[in-house]
Amino acid sequence: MARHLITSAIPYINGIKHLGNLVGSQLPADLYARYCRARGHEVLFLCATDEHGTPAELAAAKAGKPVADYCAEMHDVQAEIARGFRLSFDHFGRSSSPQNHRLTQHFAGRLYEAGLIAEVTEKQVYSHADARFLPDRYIEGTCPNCGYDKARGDQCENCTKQLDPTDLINPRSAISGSTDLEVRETKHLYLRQSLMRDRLNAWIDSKTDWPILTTSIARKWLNDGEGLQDRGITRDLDWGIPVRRGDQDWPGMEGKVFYVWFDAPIEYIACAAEWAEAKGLGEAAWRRWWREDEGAGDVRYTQFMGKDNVPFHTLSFPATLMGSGEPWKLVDYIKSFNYLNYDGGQFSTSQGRGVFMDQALSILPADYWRWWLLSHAPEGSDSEFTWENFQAAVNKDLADVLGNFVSRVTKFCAAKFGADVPAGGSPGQQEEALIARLTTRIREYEAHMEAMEIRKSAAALRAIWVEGNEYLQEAAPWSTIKLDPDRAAMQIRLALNLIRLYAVLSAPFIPDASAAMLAAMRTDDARWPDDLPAALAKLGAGHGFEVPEVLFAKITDAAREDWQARFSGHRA
RNA sequence: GGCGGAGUAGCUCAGUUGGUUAGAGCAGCGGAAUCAUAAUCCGCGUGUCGGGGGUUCGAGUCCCUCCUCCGCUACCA
Repeated sequence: MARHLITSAIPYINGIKHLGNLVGSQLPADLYARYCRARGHEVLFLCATDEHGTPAELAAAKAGKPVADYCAEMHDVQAEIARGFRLSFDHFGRSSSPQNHRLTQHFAGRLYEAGLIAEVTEKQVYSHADARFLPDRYIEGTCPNCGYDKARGDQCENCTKQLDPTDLINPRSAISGSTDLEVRETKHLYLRQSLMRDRLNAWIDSKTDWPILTTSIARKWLNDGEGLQDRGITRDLDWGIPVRRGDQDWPGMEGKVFYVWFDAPIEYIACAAEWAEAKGLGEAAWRRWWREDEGAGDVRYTQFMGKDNVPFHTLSFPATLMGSGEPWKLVDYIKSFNYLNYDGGQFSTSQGRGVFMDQALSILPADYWRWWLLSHAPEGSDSEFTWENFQAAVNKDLADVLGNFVSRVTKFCAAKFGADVPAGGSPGQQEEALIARLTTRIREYEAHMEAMEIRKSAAALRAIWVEGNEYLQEAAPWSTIKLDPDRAAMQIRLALNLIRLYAVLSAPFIPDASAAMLAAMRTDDARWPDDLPAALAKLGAGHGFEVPEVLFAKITDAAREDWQARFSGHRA
């Protein structure tokens, strides 16, 4: 038994996430966490909402609510949707938690003592009308290069030229439209990542088993141009973690907060502390997951995220942990994902394009989405969601191959042998051959799951389902029963046991259907089939079972066309 | 512009360090079966592996070049 610390990139508080966000971190992380638990490992699976920053403040203002209230409400909304998708977080925390306040301030203090914090006075644009400093992106104006009148302060969307806010002609606030702007001096803290470049480089070099997608992005930042740049870790905002050095004030930094990308990854740690508190456990309970000197030496830490998150997880956050001079647990493996596209374009939160998590659950149960998204996870490259593909894959895999298997076995048995597992007969060559094939396939499935090869895992699982139908086809109990009822009883007894086996193996992908299958077999024995022959003998003669409701109703053409039309435009 | 990723059967995608007739699922065609959600099982694949050039006994796989799509580019988070 091993100990697995698993974190999913934490979704931003602002709004409900779409399916692309889901498949890029939370869902695969959940699959892996469920699998690790099923194999008997000790797992701590954490996720949280990332709550600070300008967008949260603006969204709260738009909703006419105090930002703390807005975040609390949105956190509850996201938590409810996560439950809907059966994301099995041990704790779903908040980056605004007291624990994260303390830890973020703690790390800042340690980094300061280690000489890794620089105080930099810089010029930033202040908007009188908005009463706030404006991030570059929130300043609009005319591009000096191409004349586009909605260029942003960081880049012109029209000609893609990199800009500085002061380059813009007739700059205005993107929030209020006000032109009453002023360049002010303000002091900020910078994390001196450049001093840690060699250490980070060596660390990345040691990660020879990481995907190229992950290491190439890290190396780009480490070595591009003048190498890794120092990074601002504070902002002039109200909503956030006040800048302090541990429990001391930070002279000159009054009224400022840490930048979200400094405090957000620290929430991975704080979330463990929140978990311990919620469970009524002490400090040691979470520190044994995070401190090498307090029991985390045998922890394997895996992070899941979209590719856009990689720089922060390979560089900034490790720099924070290493720079503290304390033995915090560093990530062992980063599983990163490309993007899922929607019907020929991108999913877009800002444009409301695609299917959002709440909408998805309103039209179909979680298992449908889980199965399709995981079996098409954008691992090697960006992948494509189309309604036709979704309908075809879900109908075929879930309804026809798996669901129908459960129906044909339970209905046949109920009709011919009654409501109990039938007695009689003993396994022969066909059954031995089936067990041999299944053993091979289950070992393949395990290997793919352990390697976090998600699509391959799904394909392997599907092949295991198909074995059941193949066996029934050749065993043909509907024919056997006429000549040799004992043999037919043995065949159908084995098939009923296959249903239980499938419930166990499939649980990480489709937990609800798995539970329904176990319930129909009237068992709660979900132990992993390390010994397959024994696992296929769990339900003995006389054990009661039920014919379950149809596990997966098929998606009709009419329904698909309706959804296709409904989600083709922009979300209101 | 720079960096990175991708371009393989109608569709969604696999193809480890270059090695025999390029694979899987779906769709399609043919057959078997009739227990089951008209659900299953078996058989059937010549596709310019984006274009062109090169290295090699041999390239989807390496090199060069061109085309197309996408992402990132450090103050969105």
